[in-house]
This record gives sequence, structure tokens and C-alpha cells, in this order.
Amino acid sequence: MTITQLSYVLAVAENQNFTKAAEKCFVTQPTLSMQIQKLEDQLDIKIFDRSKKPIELTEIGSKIVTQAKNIVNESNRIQDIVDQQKGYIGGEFRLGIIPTVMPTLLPMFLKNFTNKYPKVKLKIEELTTEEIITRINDGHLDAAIAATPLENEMIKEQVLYYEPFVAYIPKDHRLSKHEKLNIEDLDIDDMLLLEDGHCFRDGVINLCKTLKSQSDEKFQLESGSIETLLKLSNEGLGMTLLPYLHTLDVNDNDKSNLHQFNDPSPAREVSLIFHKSGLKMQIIEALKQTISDIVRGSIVFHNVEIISPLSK
Amino acid sequence: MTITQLSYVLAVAENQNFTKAAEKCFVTQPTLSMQIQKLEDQLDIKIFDRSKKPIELTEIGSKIVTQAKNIVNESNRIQDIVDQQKGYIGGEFRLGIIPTVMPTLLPMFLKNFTNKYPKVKLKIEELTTEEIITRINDGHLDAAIAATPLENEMIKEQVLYYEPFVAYIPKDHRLSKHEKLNIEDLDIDDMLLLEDGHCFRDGVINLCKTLKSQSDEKFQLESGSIETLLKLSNEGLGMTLLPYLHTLDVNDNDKSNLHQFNDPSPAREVSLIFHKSGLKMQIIEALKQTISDIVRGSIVFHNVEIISPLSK
DNA sequence: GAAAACTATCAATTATATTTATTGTTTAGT
DNA sequence: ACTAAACAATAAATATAATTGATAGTTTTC
Repeated sequence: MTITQLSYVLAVAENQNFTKAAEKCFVTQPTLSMQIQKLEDQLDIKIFDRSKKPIELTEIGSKIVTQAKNIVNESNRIQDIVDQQKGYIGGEFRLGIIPTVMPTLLPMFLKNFTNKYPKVKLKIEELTTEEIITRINDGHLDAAIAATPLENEMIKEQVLYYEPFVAYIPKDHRLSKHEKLNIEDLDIDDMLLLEDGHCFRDGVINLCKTLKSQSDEKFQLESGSIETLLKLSNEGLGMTLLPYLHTLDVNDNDKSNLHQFNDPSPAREVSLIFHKSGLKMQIIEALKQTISDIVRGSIVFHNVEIISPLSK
Repeated sequence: MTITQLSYVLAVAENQNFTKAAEKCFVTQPTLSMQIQKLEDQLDIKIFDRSKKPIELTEIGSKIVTQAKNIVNESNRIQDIVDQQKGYIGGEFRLGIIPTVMPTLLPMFLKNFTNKYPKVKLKIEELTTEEIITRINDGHLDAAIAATPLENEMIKEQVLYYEPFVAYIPKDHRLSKHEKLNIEDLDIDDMLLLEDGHCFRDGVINLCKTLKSQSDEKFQLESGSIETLLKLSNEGLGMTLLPYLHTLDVNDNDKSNLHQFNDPSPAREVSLIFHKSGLKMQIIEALKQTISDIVRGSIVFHNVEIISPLSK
């Protein structure tokens, strides 16, 4: 049994197709067929059920895949350990970002970062918080940017910044005459809300997605659809809350509809999160520095009331 | 990087010697030298400091060894997973046993077990509870027999039997005229105690090794030295407590010094323990059955008061 | 029912691991 | 200080194993 064989198995399991898997592994298809057969012979079991189309894992096969993921991930970490020791900042780095952070933060730091650390090959994916947690734990992501705290004991958090929420209130709304708002002014029933489950803490007001669906909302918003959110709001479907950085992109006509909160303003905590095993810390540290430096110039520091993304 | 290379590294790290390590791996010494060099070249670091005699790990080397142990252990588990799926009962099985259980329990079940499951290669080691916990967690042991509960969340316990303690009281002792004892009769200061930290639960009386050393005892007993314990007791150094199975080996002269406890008798819980990951469960189950069957005939069931090995 | 999509198989090739023999060091003993 | 022993590195030869290109044999799709 070799690590190579195991990674071939993983590739086939992921792609459900020997030919595609072979491409991903940069070898020919017979290589995969033969190596996987060899492994199956040695273990005297079938990992894949080739009678099904597309190919499926057998019962024992899926157990082996789980274990193989472990092994392959742990092997990859050896290079990380070496890099860390050397203080080398480079290699592939997979970063997840939640949709409501992606469009505002990414353009701000990406160029800066890639210039400063040209050897790091950043692979950025837009993912929901839930997906991010899964993928950090299974090793598919090296780190992510998400709203915190998550209270997940496998994951460490380093706060990047606190981002106040700003209310967007169309002209005909009952609150449109208030210059500044208080949290108490909000009414869950006339508000359009973001995906990604940002919940007010302490149960004062609960803005969770889950609670939304309970109180029969008529629609849900897809990822990165803050623009849509604004349009719907303008259509009279209610007010909404925008993370501060998004307000910078609001067009001039609508800017007058923005209403800040009186201190303490509700805010979300945005953090760089990563697995507690602490690998690739040099890159994580570099990212944190770069982002902190950039954001420091953009976010006006308010007296904020932090909002947790937790559902409970 | 291959699993083979990693296991070569582990062998050299353990033996601090290429030649011996090569023997353990069933290859020649140049094979190790070359494969390890190759790995070092690929990672562009030195794992071993060959200037030191015997050979030492470098700083980065020991990090790599830690990770390599992970990987090699996890790889070995693939065969275990397959065996489990097949219901195959065989292969190497490393069982740890604490000293005070070893001499009484092992002869009772060993022949029986090896007859019933000839394909299992049992490797039995006498170890302290502490060593057992370490080695179950790092994968050096597949299971162990120890006094429980351990309250270690990584380790599962399956109770094998409850073994009452029997007091051994030499003729000149203040308690020697009592036919049967109560726990309250015991006085920590005139008692000789076992290693392995068997503590009375609930803090009624605490017989822990740790507390012993605090209350300036004059000596400590080594593993498996129940015979010595008896001799010391006969020398007038105090009474002692024997696990029930040990009383079967007390010679006829001394048998009259044995005093049982009134119900509920203090007792220890002896369990088969293993890592929560639940590998080699077929063998563990087979062991449990065999031992339970044997012990059922030997231990008279009392109304017992369980004594925990925990220090707190 | 023909084409397309896939996997298995074969023989040839390439790459890799391992071995035997040997050299070069260092250590231990006298 | 010298010799023998212990040990790791190296070199060249051999054995083993992985990979490939070509192709055959399936099954699926339209």
C-alpha cells in the first residue's frame, strides 16, 4: 500500500470516473486501473463497484476512503511542517470566504498579498460558513474568512475586524425619518435579511436564517446578492441591514437611505479561522497582517455591539 | 514520500542505529540509508543528526517523526478496517495488562484464547495504567486490561469483572481477631498498598499512590510484587489488601490471615479498554467473551463497593 | 444500431527500491 | 597510539514496481 495508491483511490471516489481521476492525478488511466486493482488485490476486497454507472464505492470502499483521506492529508502535512520550520512562505493555500465578505474584502487585499508573497498560490473559494467548517476540518481548506465566533472547538479564530451594520431604509419606510437608529427600532417582520445566518447575540433580536424560515418568510437570498437585497428593498419589501464595507458600493442615489446606528452599533466580527492543528501558520499570519493593515484604513472604528453568527 | 520511507525513519528514530533499524524492517542497511537520504533530499532538510553518536533526531526531524507515526499508524489501520469488515479474527494484537492482573488472569484465559483463535498473534505486555493509556492513544496497543473507570474520553471500557478486595491481616495485627471487616475499620497508616493507584471512590478512604507518597511512606512496591507484599505484611509491617484472585495463590499457612469484608465489599472494576476509534473490535469482542466465560467460574459474586483507580 | 464513453488488459518502457560489495569514519579496547 | 570493531555512506548491479501507449471489451447514449 502506498500513499500514491490511496490518492488514486480518493481521486476516483471523488470523480466517480477513472479517466477524469487520472487526469487530475496527471497520470494515464491504465495507471489508476492497475494501481487500484493492485491495492484491491492486496487487501482482497473491492473498493469500487464497477457494475454501477457511474462507479460507486462499496461498503468497505467508503470506509477505506475515509481512512485514506486521513492518511493523504496527514502526509501532505509533512511538507507543511517543513515549510513552517524553514519559515518558508509559499505553496498552495486554500482560503474560503463567506459570500458577504468576498466582494468587499477580496479586492482590497488580494493584489497587495500576492505582490508581497508571490510564492503563495492562493486558491480562493466562496463558501457558506457551514461548508467552510466542514472543509477546514477535513483539510480541504487551509483557512477561511467568516463571521465569528463559531464556538467550534476544532477551529481557531483570529479576529480581523469588527464591521458595523448600517441600515438601508427606503423612503416610504416607517423608520425613514430617523437620522440614526437604535437596535430596539428594528422589527423582524419588515426586514430583508442576509443569508449566512447572522444572528443577534443574547437573544435580544434574533435574525437567524433558521428563525426566518420559521416565521414564514416569502423568499431567501442567494450568496453575494447584496445588490439584489437593495433592489428588493427599493421595491418596498422592507428595510435591510448592510455590513459597513458594502455601503461603500451603494450608488449615490441610494446613499441617502443609509442610516447608521447609535452607539453601540450592531456589528459582526469577521475573523480568519483555521484548524487548531496550526499548520501553515506562516501564511495565515501573513494573511492576517495584510488584511489588518488594509482594513485599518477603511473601517471607521465605532463603539460596536457584536453580533454572533450562531443560531443558538 | 512513501509510507515505507516513513516507517524506515521511525525505525531509525527508535533504534538510533541504521543497522539495527534495517534488521527490524527486514531490509539491508544501505536500503535505509538511501531511502532516508532520498526523503531528506526531497524535503530539503536533515531528519537525523549523524554527527552525534548514537544518532539523534534534528529539531525538524522529531516533528517529522511525530507526524510519521500518525501516518504509519493510520495506514496500518486500513488492514484492520478490512479485517473488521470481513469478520476475520486474526493478525497481530497487542494487549497491555496491569501488573496486579497479569499473574492471575493471564494463565486463566491465554491457552483457551489461543486455541480458539489460532490466527491471532497475541503480544502481551505488562504495563502500568499510565503507560497503557499512552500506548492505546498512540496506537502501540490495540487494547489492555486495567482497573477502571479511567474517565479518559479517548478510551472505551468494557467491564470484565468486579474483583473484591480481601484483607490480609497478620496474626499480631489489631484487626486480626475480626472475622469479617468493614471499610471503616481500615486505617491508612498501618496498611501496605499496591502500586497502580487503586483509590477508594467517593473519598471515603483514599488509598491512592499519590496520597501515599504525601503521607511519607517508607517504601513503594514494584510491579507484580504481591508476593513481596505478603512477606512484608508477615514481617509485621502492616495489613494489606489483595484482589480476590490473588488470594487463590496464598499458601495454606497464610490463608487463615485472609479476612473478607462485610457486604458491600470494596472491589475493583477490571475492564478491557481500547481506543474509541473501535478498531479490531472482532478480536476485542473475542477476548471479552473468552475472559468473561473463564472468570464467571472463578469469581464468587459479592455485593461489592467499587473502587476507582482515579486519583481524584 | 452506431457512436461515444469508459474501464481492463497487454507488452514495453521507465523509474524506483533493494542488494552485494566496498569504502570511509568513528568508537572502544588494549 | 594503535587495532579491531561498529557503523553509515557510496557505487554498481539487480530486482521490483510504476507508468505508458495501444488496444480490446464493456456499457451507455442518442
